Amino acid sequence: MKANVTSVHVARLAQVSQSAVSRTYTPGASVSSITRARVLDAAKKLGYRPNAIARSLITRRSRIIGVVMSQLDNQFYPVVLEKLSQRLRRDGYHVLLFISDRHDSDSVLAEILQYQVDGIVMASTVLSSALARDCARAGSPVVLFNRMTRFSSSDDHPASAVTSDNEAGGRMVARHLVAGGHRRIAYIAGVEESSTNVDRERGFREELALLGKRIHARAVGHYSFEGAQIAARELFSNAADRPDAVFVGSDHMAMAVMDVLRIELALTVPHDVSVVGFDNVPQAAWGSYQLTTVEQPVEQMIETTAMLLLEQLEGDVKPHAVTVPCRLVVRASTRLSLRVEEIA
Amino acid sequence: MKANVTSVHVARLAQVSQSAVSRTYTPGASVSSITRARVLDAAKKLGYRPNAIARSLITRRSRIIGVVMSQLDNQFYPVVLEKLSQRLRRDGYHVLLFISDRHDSDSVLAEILQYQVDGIVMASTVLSSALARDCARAGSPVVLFNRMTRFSSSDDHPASAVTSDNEAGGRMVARHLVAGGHRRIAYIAGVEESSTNVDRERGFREELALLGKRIHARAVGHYSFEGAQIAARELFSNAADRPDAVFVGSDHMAMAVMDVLRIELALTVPHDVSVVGFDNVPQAAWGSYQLTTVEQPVEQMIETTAMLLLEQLEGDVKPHAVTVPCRLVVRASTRLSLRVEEIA
DNA sequence: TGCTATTCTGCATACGAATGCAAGCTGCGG
DNA sequence: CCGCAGCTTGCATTCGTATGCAGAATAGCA
Repeated sequence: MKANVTSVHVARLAQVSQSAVSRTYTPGASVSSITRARVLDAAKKLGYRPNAIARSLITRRSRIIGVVMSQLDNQFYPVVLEKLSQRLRRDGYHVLLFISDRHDSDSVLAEILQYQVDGIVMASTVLSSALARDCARAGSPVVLFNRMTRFSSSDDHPASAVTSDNEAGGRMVARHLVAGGHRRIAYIAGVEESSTNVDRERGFREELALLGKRIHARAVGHYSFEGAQIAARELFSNAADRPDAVFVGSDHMAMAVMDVLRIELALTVPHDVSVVGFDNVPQAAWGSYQLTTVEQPVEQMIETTAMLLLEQLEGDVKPHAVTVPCRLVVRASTRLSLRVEEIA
Repeated sequence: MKANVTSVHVARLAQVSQSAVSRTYTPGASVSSITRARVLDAAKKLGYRPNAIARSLITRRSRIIGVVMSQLDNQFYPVVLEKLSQRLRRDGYHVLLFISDRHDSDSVLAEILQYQVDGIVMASTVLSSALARDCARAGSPVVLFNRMTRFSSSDDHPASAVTSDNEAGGRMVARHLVAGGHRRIAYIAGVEESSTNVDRERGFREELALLGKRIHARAVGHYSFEGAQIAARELFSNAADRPDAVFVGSDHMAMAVMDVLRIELALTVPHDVSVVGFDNVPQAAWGSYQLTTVEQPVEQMIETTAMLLLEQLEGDVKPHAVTVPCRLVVRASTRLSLRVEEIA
C-alpha cells in the first residue's frame, strides 16, 4: 500500500520545519515566499495533501455540514441537495449526507453529532422536531429547510428555519381557483402535522373563506406518490359529487393525482378538473403535466440557508426564522374561467 | 457556547482512566462490566459522544465514503444515492457527497482526498476517468458505479466497476423493436464517449444487424432533458422520413422525447412512434409515460458496490469489474406488432 | 553602519481517542 | 497457602496538523 505522506515528510524534504509546511497551507500565516515555494515544491514531489481530519481535530472545525433528508424520490429534494452542496462548497464546506426516515432519526442524531459537523441542515418536512432540538442543544447550529419548528413561539429559538411563505402560497391558489370559477374545490394534504402542510392549508382555507367558499372535500396523501393516488381515488370515486378542482400539497403528489384522474378515471385536466401543486419541481413544467403550481424559490432559500448557517458559524448570532416569498406559476392544468356550460 | 465534553471528562467523573472510557466504546475491548457501567453512566450525565474525528486520526479510518455524482436531475441518481447511503450505513459508513461537473472535477479530487475517505464511489457517467485513476493511485479504493473505465483492458485495474449489462440491454431493445414490426428505428445517444452509451449503442446496433436492420437515424442528447428535446426535434422534423421507433439512451431523456413527440409534434405514442428508454426510473412507470425500458437492477448494483468497497477496505483484494444482468420492462410506449395499415 | 521594527522560523505543545505494555487483580488448582 | 493464568486497568505514546512563544533573520531608517 502507500504510507501516507504527512507534513513532516514534506518538511524534511524541503529542509524546513513542520510548522513551515503548515503555515504554507494556512491562508494569512507568516511564511516567506521562498519557504513557501520550497514547501510547495516538495509537496508536489511527494504528492502531499493536508489531512483534513487532523486539521479538524485541532482547529475544532470540520468544515462539514450534516444534511439530513428523507424523501429523495420527491424531485424537490435532489435539486435542493445539489444546489446546497454547490453553495456550501463555495465557502469551503462539504456535505455529509444522512438519509433518514421517522424510524431511525434518533440514531441519525447520534451519528451526525459524532462527526463533529460544524452545522446541520434538516431538509425534510417529515423529520421530528425533537431531532432538531437535540442537535441544537448539542451545540451545532441547525437550519431547518422547508420546515418550521413546532415550538417556534417559545422565546429561545433552538434552530433557524428557512421556508417559503406557504400560507401566502395557499392563498394564491385559493384566489386562482375561485377566479377560475371552480365550485367544488378539494384539498389533498401532505403529512398532516408538517408545518408546510399546516401553513399551506391554513392559507388556502382562510382565503377561500374570505371569498365565501370552503374546502369541498379533503384527503391526505402524506407527501407520497402512492398516498396521493389513494387520496385521489377516494376524492373522485363518487362521480355525482366530484370536485372540479383540487389543490395538492406538493407537485410530487399532484402528478400522481393527474395520472389517476386521466388514466384511471378518464377525466380531462383542466376541463373536468383543475389541478394545482406546490413546489414547482422541474417536472411540473414537463409537457405531460404542465402543472399550475406555487413556486418555492429554491435558489433564494438555499442562499438564505447558507447565510444563516455561516453567520452562526462565524459569530454568536442568534438563530432566527426567515420566510421568502413564493409565486404562482400558471400552466395548463387549471382552467382560467367558467366552463361554457356553466355560463349558460 | 458549550465546551465539548471529552473522554477525559467522562473518565474523571467515572473515576477511571481515559483508556477505560475508550475501551467502553470499542467493541471487543477488555473492560469489566462494572467499569463499563460507570463509564456509560457518567457519559450519559455529561452528554458525551465519542469524537469520530479524533478516532479517525488514530485508527486511520474515517468510516466515510466519498460519493461523487453529477446529474441529480436524472431521477436514477437520487434513488441510487438514497439506497447507497442506507446500505453503507448498515456497515457503519457515511457518505460525504460531492456534486461535480466536468469543469471542477479536479478540485473535487483534491477535496475528497483531503478528507481521508476510506473509499470512493463515482456514480456518474460523465466524470473523467482520470479522476478515478488519480483517486485509486492515492490509495483509496474506488468503485465506479454505472460506469466503466476506458482503460479497463490494461492489466492493472485501477478501480472496480459495477455496471449492468448495457450491451445486452441494447440487444433486448433491438429485438423488441424489430419484433414489433418497426421499420425506421432511430437512436438517441447519451454522452457519446460514456461507457454506458457506447455499450448500449453497440449492443443495439449489432443486434439490429443480426436481424438485418440498421439504425435509421441518430442524434445525441447528452443525457440531458434539453439535449433530448433538441435531438427529438432534429430526428422527427422531416415528416416524410420520420422514424417509427426510437431507442433513447436513458429514461430521463426518453420522457423528454415523448413530450416533444406528443405535445409539439402531435404524434401518438406508440401508434405513430414507439419509444424505449433505459434505467427504469420510478417515473417511467407513471401513467403519463408508461415507458418501455431496460431496467437496471439498482438494488443489486448497490449491493455489489458495497461488497466491492468493503472487501477492498478489509483485505487486500484486487479491484475488479462486475456486470449484473438487466431486464426489459415492456409498457405501453411500444407497440407489439405491425400496424393495421402495414398488414394490409 | 548601527539600532529598532518587522517578518520569519522552529520548538514544543495541544487537539481527543486508541492501544501496546506492564502492573494489578482475581480466581483456580494443587 | 502458594503459584500461575487470565482479566482489567492505567500509563504513556501516537495519529497529523495548528499555533503561542521566543529567538533569528531581515528590512528600514537615519
